[in-house]
Amino acid sequence: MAQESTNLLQGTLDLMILKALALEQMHGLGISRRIEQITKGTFQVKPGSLFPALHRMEEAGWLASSWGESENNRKAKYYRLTKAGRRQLETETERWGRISLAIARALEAS
Amino acid sequence: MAQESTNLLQGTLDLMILKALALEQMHGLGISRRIEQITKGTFQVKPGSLFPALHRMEEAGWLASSWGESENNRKAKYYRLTKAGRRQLETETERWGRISLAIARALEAS
DNA sequence: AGATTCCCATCGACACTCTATAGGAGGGCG
DNA sequence: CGCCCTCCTATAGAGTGTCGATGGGAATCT
Repeated sequence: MAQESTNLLQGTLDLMILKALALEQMHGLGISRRIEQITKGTFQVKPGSLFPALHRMEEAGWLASSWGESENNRKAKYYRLTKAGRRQLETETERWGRISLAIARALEAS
Repeated sequence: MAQESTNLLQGTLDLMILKALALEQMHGLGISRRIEQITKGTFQVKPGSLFPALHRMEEAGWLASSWGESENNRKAKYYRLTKAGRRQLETETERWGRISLAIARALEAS
């Protein structure tokens, strides 16, 4: 209760991750923080949701990863978009547009 | 593949059902058709998704039902919103507004 | 050394949607 | 009357995805 705003919509997490990685590669927790930032705190992605999603998306060929060093000198796995990932970002962005438009129309109907 | 547009987002079905019943009571298949109509075909709710949702929502106290006759002389169970259901509609509408705004902002960010 | 922070990872529970399947009941038709 | 089609409700089984809890390694600080 009083959790305010966790609980993502199904399929939305993928879109947020893809978008977070559109500009630059990032490591897991960085992605999480970035999503929280660009949604102004509306979405808080917990590790238990994030990492399974990252693995799934890498498996799907949308992301590629490599180990590196974080800005705090910690070992970190950096993820970046593949070409397929960029296509997927476009696809899902467009899908989101269709869906949100449909719902908006449904809600404004008398 | 090529399914175009089924697959609702988690939590969205409830909102669509509540909205469909906002004006008048309807029976199950009528709700399904109405949702398809007000979303201009973007969402197609199959019976296997609809009925479990209706039962769950009635259990939650948002809907009430009674048997009657459909416009085609068939036995049909009519659902209507309870007061709690109307409150829930407001709550979920507002929740949707927050979420869709957050995602829209996230997507338009450079 | 101990505590804290940063980072990755997995597991079990839980919720929701889909596909497929089933069956009763009314209406049309030969 | 017997058959088939449509309307309407319903359930079971599978798949998927998110969450909460938990754990552990490594760098930094005190």
